[in-house]
Amino acid sequence: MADTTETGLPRAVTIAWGMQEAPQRGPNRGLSHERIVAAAIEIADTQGLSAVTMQAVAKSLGFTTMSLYRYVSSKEELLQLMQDAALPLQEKVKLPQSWQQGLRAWANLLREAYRSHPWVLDLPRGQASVLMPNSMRAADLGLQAMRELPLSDFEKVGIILVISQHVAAAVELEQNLAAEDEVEISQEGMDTLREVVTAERFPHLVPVMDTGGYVAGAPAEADDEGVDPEYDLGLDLIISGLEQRISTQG
Amino acid sequence: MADTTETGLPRAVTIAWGMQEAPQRGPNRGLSHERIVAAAIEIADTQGLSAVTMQAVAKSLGFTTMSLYRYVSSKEELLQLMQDAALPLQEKVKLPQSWQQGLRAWANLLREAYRSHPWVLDLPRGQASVLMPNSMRAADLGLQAMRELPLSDFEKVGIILVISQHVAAAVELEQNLAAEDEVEISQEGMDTLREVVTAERFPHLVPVMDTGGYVAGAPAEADDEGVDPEYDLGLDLIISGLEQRISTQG
DNA sequence: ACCTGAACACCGTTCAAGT
DNA sequence: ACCTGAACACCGTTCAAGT
Repeated sequence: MADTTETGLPRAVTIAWGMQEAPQRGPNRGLSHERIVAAAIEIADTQGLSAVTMQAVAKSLGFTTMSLYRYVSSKEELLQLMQDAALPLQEKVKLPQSWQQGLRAWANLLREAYRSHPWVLDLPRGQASVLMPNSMRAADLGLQAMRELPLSDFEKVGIILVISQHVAAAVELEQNLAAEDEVEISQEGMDTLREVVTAERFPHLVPVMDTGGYVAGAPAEADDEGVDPEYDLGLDLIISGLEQRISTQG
Repeated sequence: MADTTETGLPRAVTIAWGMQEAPQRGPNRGLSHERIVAAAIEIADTQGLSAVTMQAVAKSLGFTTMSLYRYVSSKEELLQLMQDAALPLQEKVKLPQSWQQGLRAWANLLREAYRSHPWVLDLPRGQASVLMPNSMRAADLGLQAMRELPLSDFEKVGIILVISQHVAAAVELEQNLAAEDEVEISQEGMDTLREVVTAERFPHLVPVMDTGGYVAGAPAEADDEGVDPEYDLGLDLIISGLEQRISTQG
């Protein structure tokens, strides 16, 4: 499925690392991988992922659709490039001293990136993405936060995965709730539902629903960083689970 | 975006709860919500989500494309119905006594469901899905596992979210790695990468890569249930974090 | 060499018409 | 009432042709 180059790497990977220089001889009207990806991201940010069509990207650059295929061999490849470009991590970031605060700071960086480009969450996080520059920078940074921890490499990589997946899931949830403008369940709707969600069939859920703990879901004051309680809860659990694991084996 | 009925609920929700009986008068060639959803799931299971087109679903049932629109007002609605139907939980399941084992058993149920219908992971887990019958059964079951725990409703719902998101992410990863037949990075590919992933720019990642801890990723012996170490690691962390939280406040 | 124009095989969805 | 046939406005991608 994913196109591979003669090096055995997915083509998107080689492009992202700049190994796929577009030959610069002959007429060059100024198209490039960078410009194409940037235009596509701009569209995704403002109009959503579904608005990213080859025609829309080309048009926004003032070229014909087909010109894109000089640089990108399929739409899938373009999406992979967008995915990596949406996580622009600086090199050599300094994290807080303690590993706990370090991991939290790292998670917050990821969270910011996901929040500014929520559509990345709709893309499958496949194997290729893990080999791309910004993903690798993120991994490096996560390992930096854990550098003093007495854990195996395998465990550290696992923790990076667990945390980044949690962050992704939390932002996805946050985003879906924020889009409730359209769906907003009315009181009448909830009443209708209660007729069929009986205490007999849902003994544990019904009490929670009746106190508004299930769907009401805190209107999210979206003021600043730390407001999403679900995000904090999960991160707290993971980190204190980690403290536990270290103290019982280190 | 999502169609709502006069009750204020998304149409997919009312259909899933059986509140949207298709009127049975006049000629009825035997189409129904259930048959349409089942046919669509069959296609997704065998040929992937992208093979689920309105035309393909209709054809597999022996009807024209347009006949589906009598039952489903858009493809999005059909996808929402598929999402819920892919998680067929029995009512009144008995979970192990201890809450730890209960939560593990609950997570394993979810995992099984995701594994048999991996394409659900490609669908956005929106707000509507949380109101559908099987999602609510899953929530009820998760709450059952935690019934004796001294936690607020809010915390319990948060934990259900954290765990189910972790399970989803773990299965997604597992699935992506399993699809590595196509992408399989060659040694030559890794060598090429190493030229650009320098120890100078990736000081913490490079040692891990060189010991094969980053991308090699255990060929997954896929024999039985408990083989995915990343799944276990995350679940362990969450549960022991939970033990911690309870012991310091209960 | 880079880009264009025309064309192909698909999508989801609407609408008027049949029974 | 349920279903069909024709049509519309889109997709991604191909290929041969222009400069």
